[in-house]
Amino acid sequence: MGHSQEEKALSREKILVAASLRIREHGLDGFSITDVMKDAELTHGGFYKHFSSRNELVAAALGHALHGSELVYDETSSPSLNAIVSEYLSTAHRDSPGEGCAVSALGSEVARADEKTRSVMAAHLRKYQEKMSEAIDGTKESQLASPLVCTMMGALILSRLIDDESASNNVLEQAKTFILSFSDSK
Amino acid sequence: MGHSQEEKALSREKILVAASLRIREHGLDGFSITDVMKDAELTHGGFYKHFSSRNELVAAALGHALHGSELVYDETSSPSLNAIVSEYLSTAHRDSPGEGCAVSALGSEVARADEKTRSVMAAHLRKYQEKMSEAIDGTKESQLASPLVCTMMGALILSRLIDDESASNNVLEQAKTFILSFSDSK
DNA sequence: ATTATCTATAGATCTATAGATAATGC
DNA sequence: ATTATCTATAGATCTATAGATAATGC
Repeated sequence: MGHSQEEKALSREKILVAASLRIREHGLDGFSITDVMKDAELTHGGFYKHFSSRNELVAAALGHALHGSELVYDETSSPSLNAIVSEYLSTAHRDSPGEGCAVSALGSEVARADEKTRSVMAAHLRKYQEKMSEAIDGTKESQLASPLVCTMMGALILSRLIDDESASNNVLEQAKTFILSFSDSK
Repeated sequence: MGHSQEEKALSREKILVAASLRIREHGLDGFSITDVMKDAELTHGGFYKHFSSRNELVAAALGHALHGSELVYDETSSPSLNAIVSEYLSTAHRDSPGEGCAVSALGSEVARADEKTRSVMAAHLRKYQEKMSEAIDGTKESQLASPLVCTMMGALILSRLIDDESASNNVLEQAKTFILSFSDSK
């Protein structure tokens, strides 16, 4: 039952990691505080020393998830479109929503979430759109970037809704080929 | 407290209409049986004479919602791509998820729903993909249909996540222009 | 006699709080 | 003295069931 400030920070991080995985796997409503605290190897009673409400955890966990899945693209200063799209539209990403893009895992339900959670998502999308514009045609005024980001996210979401595996793979493959056809013509 | 067979069928329909609206507005977990029954002007106790469980209602309500939003395109035998896309990517559709496309309203969470609910969605997508292939280039072997459907749904989902209205409008507009550029070149 | 709907409620679950415990940190 | 975590629980909510009521339909 120890508790230095350092340990507290570590506990908070463990709670966030657990929650960011759970929201992507089971949705914003798909877990209880007890679940998350168990994952973080704590008991539920201590939760409110870290977050003032369940909703605050959800907002923070969404931020954590979005930031985490961004790192992949942050490693190189200017990642190739091919690298971004191939990983995003891979079967591995489709089959592991818990560690993947939170926009596709939670998009439709964040639209109905509380103000704080929605604004975390909105801020992320502003940054992401800029990054994609650069990757697609090197300018921030692209008319292509926005529709192609939509294609990418839409394809991942649809691929997770199709029960026939080869049909699902086709959605990913065709979207990938389609998107990359725009980088060749540059 | 009347109850002919005819009245029962009408009650069931009212429950389905209420539930199909509620799931699109508030998500698969965003309502209680009491809520839906109140909307249908009934009391919660009678629910289980119509559905054997909450999950069965969710699956049936999703089917109802998907079928309902399909009707728009079924009226003419071969609707123009322009008509489909303009309505789908309208601000009116963005702002009324309760009466709109259930795929974009519920896409990310249906992927995590139970078997029955997922299969209702999967069956719908198979039919929809064929319809869009015809609308886009008159053949069912189009390589364009699938990516463009992804663009359309992705755009609507993203437009609902962006808090700045003009930025949200831009996502819809750019996606619309983008998609329609493929029908002109036919 | 059957049954569609009603009222009432059992049982489960979940958020948030209260109070105890044991370590930190001035 | 403060506080991070623990155990215990109050209060709210929600699914599903039980039993009463009043109409249908053989």
